[in-house]
Amino acid sequence: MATGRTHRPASRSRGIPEATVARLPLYLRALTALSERSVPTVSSEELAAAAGVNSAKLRKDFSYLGSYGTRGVGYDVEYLVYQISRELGLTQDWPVVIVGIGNLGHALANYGGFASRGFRVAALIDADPSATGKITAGLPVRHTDELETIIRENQVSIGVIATPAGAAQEVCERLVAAGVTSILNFAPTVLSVPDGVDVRKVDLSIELQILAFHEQRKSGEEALAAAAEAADADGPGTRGKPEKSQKATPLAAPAKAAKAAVKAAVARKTGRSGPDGEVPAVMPA
Amino acid sequence: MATGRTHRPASRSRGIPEATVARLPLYLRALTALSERSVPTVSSEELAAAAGVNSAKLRKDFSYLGSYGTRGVGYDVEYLVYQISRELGLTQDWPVVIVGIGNLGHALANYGGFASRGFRVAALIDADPSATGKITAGLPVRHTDELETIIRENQVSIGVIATPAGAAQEVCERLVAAGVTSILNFAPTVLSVPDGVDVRKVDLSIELQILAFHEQRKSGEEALAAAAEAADADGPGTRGKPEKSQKATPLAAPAKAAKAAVKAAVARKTGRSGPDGEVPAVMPA
DNA sequence: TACTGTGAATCCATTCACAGCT
DNA sequence: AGCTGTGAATGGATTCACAGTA
Repeated sequence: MATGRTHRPASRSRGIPEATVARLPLYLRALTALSERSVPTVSSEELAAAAGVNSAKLRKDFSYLGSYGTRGVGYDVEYLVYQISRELGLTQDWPVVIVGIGNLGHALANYGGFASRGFRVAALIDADPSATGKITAGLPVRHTDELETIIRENQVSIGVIATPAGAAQEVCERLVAAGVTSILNFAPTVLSVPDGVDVRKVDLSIELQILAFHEQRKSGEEALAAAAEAADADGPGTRGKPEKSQKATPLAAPAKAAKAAVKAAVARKTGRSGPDGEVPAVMPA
Repeated sequence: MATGRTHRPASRSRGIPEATVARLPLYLRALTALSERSVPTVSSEELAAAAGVNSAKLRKDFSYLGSYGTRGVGYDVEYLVYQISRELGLTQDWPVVIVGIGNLGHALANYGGFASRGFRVAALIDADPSATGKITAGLPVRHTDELETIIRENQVSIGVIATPAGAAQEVCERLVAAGVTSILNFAPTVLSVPDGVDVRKVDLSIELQILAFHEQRKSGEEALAAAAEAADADGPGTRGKPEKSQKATPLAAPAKAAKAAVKAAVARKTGRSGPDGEVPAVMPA
């Protein structure tokens, strides 16, 4: 029972580095666009620009797949599309199930980008009996009771979890028990899976938080910089509600006291600390 | 005009590595859960398990933030929640706009995980006049014409793009021109933004493709291994439609010929190559 | 001439292992 | 005794820069 890894540890499958694998879909997308415009060949420079990477990286990536280019010319678009598709396993069809047909599951069911890349939505599954039977994206929503049957009858090996966090682990276990070995998890939870099962996660709010981090220090150079620096090892008192404003003191007091002070301030406000709305959060001293 | 970077190059903002920043939201989520259960302290081991990472990594990550733990004891949960929130900039409110209220935009608008972490959806924007005015997630959908006004009036610095791929770049430019400096992009396109603007992307189908890659070589050991190996530098003829089946020949022919052969085969079938359904894809020889 | 393919150099991230503190 | 914090070691990923080739 490994605890929620994102993908297999580090074991570059058949010698292709994970970082490279993660970029192949990007190249594929750019190449498909070129293919539609009937562009016969591209240079590493052009393709890299279209995919949003630099050309050295792209060439190194491709070198792991083989020598698919022509020196002095570039890469044959159709040929590369085929090679990358094959490498990614997209020349075969992958039946997937989507579990949890709420807002997000609904959006996923209707997302065109799956079908066009070899992923076939075999079934939509939801636990709410009142939702079952409804036709969504051309498919009837089926009840969780049928999960195992559906997986087995359709030979599904990839499952998408779009349930609330609380249901995710159980759904995950049932999927795995029924034969699923790859899971795409949209629920904000860490999933535990046995070895041999791959989990990838997409957390919408995490991406925003990372942006907020960077955003903070763009506008932050103004009022925050001094405080942030002075606070280095303890924390800037209370920001946004500048109570004591002892920030100018260039860290002479022992960290211990500062830490305790901040802790107290935190305990006092305990503003937003709940993950999904209102929260008690009574801390025992 | 830098071409679509995912985040700022490598310039670890204020010394915190990007990889660490990307994990802070994970820790925060785990800590918030503990906080709700009124757990006062955690060890690095416990917290790491809850966040799905290993404890050495977690300790190293926290060491970039400062010395927030107590040796022999662990970390104070509330205190850490506060410190990480502050580091991520979540102690302030971030107004965001969502552009493109299709299936996905709708799901994003209703997603509870934003509001609970300091992100306030300031407005929903769509280009379709027939959609405007509709109340979605408690907000009226507004027309793209109002984009600039909305951004400025609400001091929005973070924008979420959930439009079709074709509209994304234009929307992006308008957002940036109006003052947005961080963009979360769900459209399957590379966005070009000026320096100083951060873009993060979420591509639902890319994650599935990465899973497919790994999935392929789980079941792949049976029929595919031989072909894949023999084909090493050229490609395995045509898989799934085994026309010539010359795979057993242990690569004696020059790669040139093999490459041409595969190219021809590809040209012949040109099965699925379109990105979003049907595709002409007429390739000039 | 114009490009790919790739060793070598560099940079970043992870892991190890233990000193240091409570 | 039990845990954090962190230098040092390792391993991956990116970039450089150029030899090789159509």
